[in-house]
Amino acid sequence: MSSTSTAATSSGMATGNKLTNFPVLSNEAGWRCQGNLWSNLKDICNLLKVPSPNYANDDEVLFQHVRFKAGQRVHTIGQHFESLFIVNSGFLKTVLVDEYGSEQVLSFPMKGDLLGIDGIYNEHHASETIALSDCDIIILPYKTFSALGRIYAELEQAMFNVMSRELVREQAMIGMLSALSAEAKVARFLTNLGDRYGQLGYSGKVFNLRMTRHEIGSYLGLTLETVSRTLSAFNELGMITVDQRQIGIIDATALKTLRRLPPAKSRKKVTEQVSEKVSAGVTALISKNLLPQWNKEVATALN
Amino acid sequence: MSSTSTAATSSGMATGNKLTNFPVLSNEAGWRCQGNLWSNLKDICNLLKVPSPNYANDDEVLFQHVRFKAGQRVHTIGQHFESLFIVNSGFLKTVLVDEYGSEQVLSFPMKGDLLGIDGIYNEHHASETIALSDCDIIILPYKTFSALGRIYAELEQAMFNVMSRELVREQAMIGMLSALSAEAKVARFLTNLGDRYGQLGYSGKVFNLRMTRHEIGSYLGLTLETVSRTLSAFNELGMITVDQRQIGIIDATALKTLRRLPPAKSRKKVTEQVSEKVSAGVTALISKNLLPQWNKEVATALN
DNA sequence: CGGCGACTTGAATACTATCAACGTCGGTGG
DNA sequence: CCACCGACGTTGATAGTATTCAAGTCGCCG
Repeated sequence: MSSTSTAATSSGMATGNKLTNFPVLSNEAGWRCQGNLWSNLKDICNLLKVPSPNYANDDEVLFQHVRFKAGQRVHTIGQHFESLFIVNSGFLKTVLVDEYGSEQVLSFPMKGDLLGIDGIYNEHHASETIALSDCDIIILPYKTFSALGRIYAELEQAMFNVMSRELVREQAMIGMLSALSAEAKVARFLTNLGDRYGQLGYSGKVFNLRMTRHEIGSYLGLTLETVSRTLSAFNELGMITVDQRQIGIIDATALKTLRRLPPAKSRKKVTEQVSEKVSAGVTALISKNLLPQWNKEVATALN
Repeated sequence: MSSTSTAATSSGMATGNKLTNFPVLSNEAGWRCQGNLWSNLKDICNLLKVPSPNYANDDEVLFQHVRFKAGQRVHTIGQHFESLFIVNSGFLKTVLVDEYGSEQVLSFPMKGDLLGIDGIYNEHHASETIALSDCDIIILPYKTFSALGRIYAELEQAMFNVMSRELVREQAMIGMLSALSAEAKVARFLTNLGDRYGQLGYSGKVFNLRMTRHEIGSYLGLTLETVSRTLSAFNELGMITVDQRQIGIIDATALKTLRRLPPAKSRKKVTEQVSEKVSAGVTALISKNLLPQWNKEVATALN
């Protein structure tokens, strides 16, 4: 392939990238092309976790990488849609901005996630994506990509699959937002994040949050104080450890089973304490009044 | 069945389709084919509001209609994915069902909406769609449809557009769920519904809710009581009229501008009443303590 | 060191859910 | 025909949860 140098460019990046002769791109989001890597179709398929047919090894078609520094925008709201993006490394957030400038976080993309789908409809991006850390992003010019789709049926099918997957993910998000309590939201957020880190080969038990409490709160429909309090509570209860943005998952099952009250009708005061032997974490939650009374029954059932 | 007779095909289309003998369909959702209408590609494109190229008039490829009675399921959760669906007439709801059987409403599809996209990924439906009224649904067998897409590039592009549009819609939903107050949610729900009715040629000012308060609440992440109370309040304030499920929009702009508190810091008691001349509706809301104090400033600004 | 942004924690408030009682409408069967 | 019933809807009182406001801490960077 034609990707010339490629230099060192470890995670440190930006050391000596004056490697000149690339076409210098720039766009409304204000980024410039400093990329020096290229990926073929097979790489793309691997990243998206879709089967990569043989032909995909074809190095005739290459897609350029671009590096973003933390805080930079990959695309902005209203920007004309030209490309999809795949995250090769790094962490980002996609946000909606309402009429008064406040951000609504929609997702926290990381390696393997596809960005920019919302721009296909009506040719303009509906959201914006911002790097939370230094990132390596692969640019998929939409015209090129959809032309390829017409050649390789499997690729096209893969695109439909990815879009459908994204839709299902958002549906689950809607369900969670409107049906779960604050504690349950935070608990699920942590387990989901752990799972995703796990799938990427990192530890799913100990990891760093790449986002602020404020961003988590925006994502979950909570205030940053509520997020902070909930993390503190989980910590005191021994379900997790919290050290700044370093999270350690201790009682994963307790986190996963934390829920909101089903339309149950059992509801007494939390005065009379629990004496039965129940899962330590849940018991503690009850004693701290963090869970409504009905959960006591769930806890006992879990024994 | 061999529905032969196509009888009165009302809204045009499918007059001269050589309908031979159809296979009698039936599936996990329990519906049977009672359809006796067929649509061609052009009809489909019109319904989806995407440009319909000339070739689409081709009556070689026809898609069957199926009728559902209120309460019937078009597809269920977990059902094997085989077809997409387009609503030709009628009203429905799509729901998620959590581990404990409670429903989470995701959308209220009506004419022109595409159903079943969530099934593409992993071959199984993630949600279920239930008819709220008698419906006429067009079946798009996915294999057939995607094969057509490979022939007609525009059709394929249209599919991407529709899926992207759906994604954007869900993103907006997420933003609304996590950032708006109960009143604002209900207000937006009404205006959105009005807009959709308007686009279909009905009145956007006076219309019938096809769903229960409970379903609205589920959709908006509220209880049915809150929905009821909010409608009553809007009614008393002269912003809408409410007669059972008949809604009349009176002050559309007031509904559209109703919001949740931006991180403003002005927050006094609602004791000292407003004397300035402000929009009647908003003033009334303030006096009824339905809006927090900061909105008073918004109201005055609107003068 | 000062300052700023991120985070934590507490106290008071506001919002929405919950529980409960009642009203309405439409169907069904005595 | 009317009484009854069930599903839906309204309204009030109360309780619980999350937000808001307000300090104050911690870590980082110029």
